[in-house]
Amino acid sequence: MPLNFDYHADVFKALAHPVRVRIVAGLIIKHECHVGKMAEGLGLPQPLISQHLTILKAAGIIEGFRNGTQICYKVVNNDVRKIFAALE
Amino acid sequence: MPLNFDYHADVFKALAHPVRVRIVAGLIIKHECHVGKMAEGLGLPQPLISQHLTILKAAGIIEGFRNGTQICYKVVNNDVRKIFAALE
DNA sequence: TATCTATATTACAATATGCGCATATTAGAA
DNA sequence: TTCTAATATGCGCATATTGTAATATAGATA
Repeated sequence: MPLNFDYHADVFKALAHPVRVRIVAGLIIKHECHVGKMAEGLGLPQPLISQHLTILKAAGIIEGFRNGTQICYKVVNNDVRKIFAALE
Repeated sequence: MPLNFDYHADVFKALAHPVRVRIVAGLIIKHECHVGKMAEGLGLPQPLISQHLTILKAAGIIEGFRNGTQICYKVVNNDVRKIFAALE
């Protein structure tokens, strides 16, 4: 998996915010989580979480799956998994 | 080395640009490089390289050492080394 | 259908970023 | 000391990012 400068810069950019780092780290640990729980857990307003999730989703880092009334997000990007694994 | 959200977000932010990814990747491969050579190698104006180097230096990712008339930069951050190692 | 409930979207102001260009700084050479 | 090569800094402008508040949507449930 060679380094693709534009792609990896985009991945880094998507991770370049403390809230998004927290979201991704949480999703990796808990495997999945829905929006309301994240907003509650991080003590941040739901629309703000939704905006950060949109950024992560656009970068191909997470995906959301409806689960009844709520939407569950998971990390679907192996580069990001490797990055976080390398940092712990 | 536990995850520090603010610190790691700052590291990601410093890497969140294709030119900076190229600079860091190049420094890791070649161990060190001076500004003019980077500017030439990347085909970009020297002041622009300097600005990106300033950002990487401020994030604690690289350090510069004077070598006669030129300044040699090296990667001095192990987290960043781990990240790039994980991606290759 | 009507109505919740969870999530997404939009608009806006404030702040930050990126780049080109001109100029400043610095260390070494002459 | 003066000149020069290498690197750094400052400014202007366009664009991007962030958070808040208000609003919209989509699917579940009665």
